[in-house]
Amino acid sequence: MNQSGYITDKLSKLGYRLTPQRMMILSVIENSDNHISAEEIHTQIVAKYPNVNISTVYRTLELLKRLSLVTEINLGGGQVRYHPANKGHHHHLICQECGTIIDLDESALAPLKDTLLREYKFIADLRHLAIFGRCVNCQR
Amino acid sequence: MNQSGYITDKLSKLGYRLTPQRMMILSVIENSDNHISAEEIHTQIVAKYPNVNISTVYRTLELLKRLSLVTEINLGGGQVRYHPANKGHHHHLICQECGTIIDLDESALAPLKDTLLREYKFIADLRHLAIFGRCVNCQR
DNA sequence: TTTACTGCAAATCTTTTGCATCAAC
DNA sequence: GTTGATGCAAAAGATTTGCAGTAAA
Repeated sequence: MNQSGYITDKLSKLGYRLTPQRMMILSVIENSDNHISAEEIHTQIVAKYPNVNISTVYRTLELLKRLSLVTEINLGGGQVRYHPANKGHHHHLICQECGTIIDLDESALAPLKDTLLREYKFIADLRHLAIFGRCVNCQR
Repeated sequence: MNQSGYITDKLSKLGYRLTPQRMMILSVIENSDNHISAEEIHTQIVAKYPNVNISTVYRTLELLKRLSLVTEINLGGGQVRYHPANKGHHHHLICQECGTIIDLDESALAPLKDTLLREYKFIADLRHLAIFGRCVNCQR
């Protein structure tokens, strides 16, 4: 879970090839604290290995997505972002005015989850909820 | 062309020009039941008036967005979608298994909204929330 | 008359794809 | 040796922008 372990193992066991490019991509994703975009992954890798192509990043992300090893989220801003599926839950408050992203504690959503289960018998998957609105600074 | 919509009035009062293109765009948006994309708006208009350009649609949508007259939502699929901000609130519980969409009463979200305001000073825009999960029938 | 708005074309930006080559297994 | 993975370049799809002409107020 810390190093390029979990996802790498999974890929290997499923018979996918462990190329250097893939391992670098996995390493960047797994060591990233926030959701990260394909471009950001690529930039980090290119700093050390300039000839890794961004299409390889996209292809690897698509593979990981298909295997449910990463989660995809759209936080606005024209880019899709990725996150290891086995890492902790991330909730975000996104300011529609200035783009600030505020991390939201999971406890804030617990009551909602309970309500949905109780009143709608619906098991909500609240792992990557993005709530849009307006932050303190952007309220006139 | 009939121009007695809420958004039209608002634009007019704010001093923006009511061009035929704008009115057609507004008409399509206001008469749409679902969230609609820029391309869909354009397609509908072009059927009658072939020389309306899609960049005009985008520019109008940006204006309406800036004035909080339409809400933007990303439902995946590479396109951003739009919806009149003053139309009824849309909350949905979407089952990831069978695709069932359950309408969610607004009251279920009120406590969350309060919490966000109180603890994060964040004014949440919960008009078009989509919560993914698993419905009654798909729980085993 | 004034200048905000439009159409057009070209530019951007993100993501995907075809294809020949290469390397993990 | 197979064949899946990569690099490259080009394509695709959505959205934005520069500019000159047009029309709403």
